[in-house]
Amino acid sequence: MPALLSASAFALFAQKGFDGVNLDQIASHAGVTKGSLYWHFRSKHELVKAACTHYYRHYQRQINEEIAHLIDPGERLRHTLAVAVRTCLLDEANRVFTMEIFTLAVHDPEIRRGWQQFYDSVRCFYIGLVKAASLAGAVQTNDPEQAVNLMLATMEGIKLRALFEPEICSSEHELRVLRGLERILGMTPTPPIAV
Amino acid sequence: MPALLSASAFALFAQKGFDGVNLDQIASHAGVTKGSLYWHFRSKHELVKAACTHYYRHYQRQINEEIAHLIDPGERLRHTLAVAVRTCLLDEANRVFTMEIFTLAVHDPEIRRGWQQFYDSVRCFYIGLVKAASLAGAVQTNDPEQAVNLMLATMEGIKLRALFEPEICSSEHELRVLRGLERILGMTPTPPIAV
DNA sequence: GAAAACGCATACTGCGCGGTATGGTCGATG
DNA sequence: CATCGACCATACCGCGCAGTATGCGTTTTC
Repeated sequence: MPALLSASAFALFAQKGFDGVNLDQIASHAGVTKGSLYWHFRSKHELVKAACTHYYRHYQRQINEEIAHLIDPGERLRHTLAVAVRTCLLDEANRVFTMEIFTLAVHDPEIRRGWQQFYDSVRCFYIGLVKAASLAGAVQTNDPEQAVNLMLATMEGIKLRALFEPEICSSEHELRVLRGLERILGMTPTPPIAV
Repeated sequence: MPALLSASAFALFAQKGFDGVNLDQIASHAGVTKGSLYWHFRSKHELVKAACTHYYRHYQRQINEEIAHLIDPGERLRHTLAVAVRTCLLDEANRVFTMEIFTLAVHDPEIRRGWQQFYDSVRCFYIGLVKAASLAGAVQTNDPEQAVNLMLATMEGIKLRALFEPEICSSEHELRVLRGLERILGMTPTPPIAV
């Protein structure tokens, strides 16, 4: 039941924002009442943290599954980017939730540390991909870490643009954005692969 | 007095967030009371919009002043970027306020439209700079609009990173970020200029 | 100089919602 | 079968705060 409540919290937070949802709604969404909710969580803040953890786990599992079947380092990197871009442009819940986290993180050190940790693991993951792809000759960068940092920043920015310009959430723009990220990473241009 | 209240609202919002500040505090900051505040603004929402307008105006005036004395198109672009990067990394109030706007814009169409309009004007401004610099030979891009879009996305992402990694707010990182943005725009590398 | 309009302060209301107090049900334990 | 604790529902509290009612001094208008 705690897991179900976390999932409900995430779903509602990612739809209406932290301040747009009250505890009654979350409990109701999980099929229980507020009294039960407070048996598992001490406060709304605890529930927010639980929703964050839910998000982190979900994200990392998804990205691992997506490239589990690929062996070629270049393809692994390329496919990871493609999935990430698609998520940025199409997964509105993701966009909304991360925006909420960011704003909260500004004023809440605990939430901020959680996101820092998550983001570090994502960065390490990408650096590993880039280094492997570099050895395989699919990438030409003299500073993988710097390139990944720049690319990740761009990706976050893309998410913001998607928020304000729904028209860029098309497959045409998807490709263009992907090309941009690949250029930032120093990837050697190759024909697109199916996603 | 409305202008003073807008400025107070902006200052406090940019420090504690929209939900971290109440109307009494804003009125007090402006040296009046809530009764007076409601004489000039019909609701807290109106005040938020006023704070946004305050921000838009301030931003555009500042950027225009910064490059007013420059004539060479390449230098104009380079200096604009330098100032923008410095703002992203050092101006914490700016970061906090824009984050707040973004989160609000997700759920509020009116705020969203306001930001879209502002962002469009910023984009046009940059495209103009890039095209001029391109004619002057300081930039090599076949698609200025696309390049500016990517660069602006990266800049927003940098702001986010600055939020979570205070250590990148150093002059060393500032230069590195600047180089990254210039590369995205396709600028021909030249020795740095004093800011 | 009366009256209207403006600009502000004081005091109050209403309510949404986070949090609590309490009691009921059901399975495990001995 | 008595008891204890995990799990959940109902009902309630209280507080922060957006928004309102009202009144008072000062300026403008004719």
